[in-house]
Amino acid sequence: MARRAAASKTATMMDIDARRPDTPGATGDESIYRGISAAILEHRLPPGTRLAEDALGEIFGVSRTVVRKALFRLAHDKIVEIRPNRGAAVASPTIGEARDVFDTRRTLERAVIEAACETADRVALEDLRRLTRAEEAAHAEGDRQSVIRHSGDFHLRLAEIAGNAVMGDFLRELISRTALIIALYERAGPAACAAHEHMALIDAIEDGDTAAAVALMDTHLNEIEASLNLDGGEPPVDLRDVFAGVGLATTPRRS
Amino acid sequence: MARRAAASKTATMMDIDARRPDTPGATGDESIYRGISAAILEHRLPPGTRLAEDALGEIFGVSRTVVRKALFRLAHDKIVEIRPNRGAAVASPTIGEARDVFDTRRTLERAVIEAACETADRVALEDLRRLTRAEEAAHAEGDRQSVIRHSGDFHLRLAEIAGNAVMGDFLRELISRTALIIALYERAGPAACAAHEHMALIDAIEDGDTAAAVALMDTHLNEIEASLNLDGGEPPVDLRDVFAGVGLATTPRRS
DNA sequence: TAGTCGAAGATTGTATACAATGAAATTCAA
DNA sequence: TTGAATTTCATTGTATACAATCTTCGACTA
Repeated sequence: MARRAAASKTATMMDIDARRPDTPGATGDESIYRGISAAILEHRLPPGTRLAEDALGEIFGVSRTVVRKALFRLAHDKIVEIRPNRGAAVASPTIGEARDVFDTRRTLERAVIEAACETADRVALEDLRRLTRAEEAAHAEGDRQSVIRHSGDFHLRLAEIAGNAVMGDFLRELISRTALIIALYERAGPAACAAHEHMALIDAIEDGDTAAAVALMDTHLNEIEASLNLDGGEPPVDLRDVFAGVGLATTPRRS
Repeated sequence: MARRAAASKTATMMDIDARRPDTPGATGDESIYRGISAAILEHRLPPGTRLAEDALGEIFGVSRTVVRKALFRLAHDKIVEIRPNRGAAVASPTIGEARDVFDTRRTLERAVIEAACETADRVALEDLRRLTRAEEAAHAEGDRQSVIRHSGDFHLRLAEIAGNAVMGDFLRELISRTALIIALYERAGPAACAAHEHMALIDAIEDGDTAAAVALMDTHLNEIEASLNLDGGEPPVDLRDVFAGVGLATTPRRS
């Protein structure tokens, strides 16, 4: 509840926090990649926000070379869109893309759950419960950013338990894209807390009830999708484009 | 049967054919990306082959900037491995990674087949048959590279028919990695022709027999995996590393 | 002779400079 | 005043130069 000062104002890249090195060991483009990624995933940078190379370089204290590298990585992750000669922007997934992402997530997460039911040991289950408790706590405190992060970590940890790194990588990408989709298509009302669904999932895994676990995961993802504004007409993306750069300084600061 | 002149000699990057622009409209790093990608997928560049930036730049007539961009894209596709400060090389997937790739392919292709059974129309089926006939022809001619390409196109077209672009993108990556895995773990004997399995698959889709189609796809992928050398001890990758740079000129040509 | 330390060479990582492209603003005409 | 064309500016794309790192070759020592 602290840092969102100007909610009605158009967001700029200044919402990226370059000074907090999310991962200390990171080198080269890694820190800027993570910085932008986190900013997008935690809804500090809304879809459509332009990401100018010079400005980012100044913020992160590196040259455009490194910025471009990070930007292209993000583009491959589909959370940044790069149009040749026209720069990068936070991606604005369409409704169709959103549906495809959820479909693919259901497909992969079903497989993950099935595997996890066989591979999960006591330590894994305890770790999942720890993550879910953290998610509950964040929800109770109204810390939306932490909720997003912990929820993603839960699903990622599940994939890790399942023991398939390829699925894990794909799922990481899908979870990122889901966060972006939620930012775009979230309904006005406050999102329901999904943590108790995670808890039920853990119980089913512990019981070795694969069918129940799969069903719970399906329901979980369906409810998330159903909570979004995916039926409606044109996507908000066009509106954003239309109103882009209204009260927005092109460069955040001119030294 | 024409171009493989020196089979026993260590492959170098000269096997990349830079002059044939696989896609004429390609611009910037796209052509070099496709060039290297095709060379790897068609087994002209075996796993472990070093990919020096300067040499590639000279071959393709661009600066290292563009080469690096292409290389990092390939690294994200997992068909090139980049170790910091130590350069890029054609990736050498481990046995475990190979298993994960096949598992994930089975998961995704099952979903693709299920969807395709509902969405495939007459045109789509005819297109699939055309691709499979081309695959058969290439197999008959002993053109392994075309077989690989056509087989991949078949699975990709299937994903396209299924209508989920996200799954399609993932599958494209998995198909690429599969080609690399086959290059590494292929048994000595000549691979069986998979084209007739593709034909059976098409028939099942046409009949609307989803269960049969899914089963056929499962069998198909299982047979490919079973035809590989995935049980054994240490992967050939280490051997390659050991013998790397034995009779191999560091730079292909020094003008 | 084998092993280790050190220096030279080669290769990658990053920054900067220039070229090309797209966006915006000003001018001119209707 | 509105519209279009041209000029101007900003931003991206590419090449090159320099710095950092790793590898390799050679000399020296035990």
